[in-house]
Amino acid sequence: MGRQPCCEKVGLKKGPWTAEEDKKLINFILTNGQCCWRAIPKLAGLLRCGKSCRLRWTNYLRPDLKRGLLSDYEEQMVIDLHAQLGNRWSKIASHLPGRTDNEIKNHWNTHIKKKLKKMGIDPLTHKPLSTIEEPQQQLQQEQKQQENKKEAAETSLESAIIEVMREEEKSTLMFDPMEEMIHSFCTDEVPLIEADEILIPSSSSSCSSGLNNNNILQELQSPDFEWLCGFNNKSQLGLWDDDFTSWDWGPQCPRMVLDQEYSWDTNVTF
DNA sequence: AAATCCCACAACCGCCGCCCT
DNA sequence: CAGGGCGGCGGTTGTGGGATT
Repeated sequence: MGRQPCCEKVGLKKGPWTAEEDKKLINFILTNGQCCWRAIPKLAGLLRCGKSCRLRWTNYLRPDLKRGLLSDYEEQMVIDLHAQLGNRWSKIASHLPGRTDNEIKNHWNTHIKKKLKKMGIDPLTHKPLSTIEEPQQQLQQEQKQQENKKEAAETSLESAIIEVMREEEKSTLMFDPMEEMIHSFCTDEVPLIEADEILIPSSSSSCSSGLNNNNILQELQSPDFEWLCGFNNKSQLGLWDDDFTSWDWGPQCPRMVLDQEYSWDTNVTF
């Protein structure tokens, strides 16, 4: 018997989320928490499948997300981690607070891959690309490597290899205090900061869509977002305390709402 | 100014592993 | 122990916007 689809596809909306849908989802999750993703769309009044809601939340609406391009430092982290972990994006993301696996995966495919190739490094193996090799030979070598990988994974040695990789990871990544600090927590363990410690950048140089946090403030002041007006009062945040004290209102969060409904004119900090 | 191309990234799909019954 | 449900993950696709012709 095959697995049932995650949701009834009939009548469900697909494609880009609207500001209205985002609001509904945020409001619901902030009020009720992330209970059961399957039930959330129904309870929140959304014509989406639970999976879609979860993705939207984790990749876009989650308050602790950093937005904007990866810094050079983060990029280097991604390269290092990828060399050790391969395409295990969620594992890589867990070392970069505020970044999602999807974001890192996209950044890898669109930026880092090209960058490495330009530098003469094979993004798959992280080894120098041979200029003498014919494309056909290269292909064969890649296939061989894939097979070797598969074989290795299928053996009982796999767990031992993973263990070694973890050890290597520890020894190679802790090369400077900043690295060590970042390495010491994952996205699930974003260090808590007080609301009044949150710094809002006054410009968004790394933000491709040219947004800043004023949108957020305006959003907060809209009736639908009353939940955030007591932002400095942790007691009002209830079960979300852990997340909201670490909110980093990055320049693009939540971008879709901002893109569609608001414009900026002044810089404001909390 | 319009058409086409290209790129970045949000979102979807299908599979997998874990957990519960 | 087996089967089903759910969340999570990684690969892939679709779309919107900017660049180029």
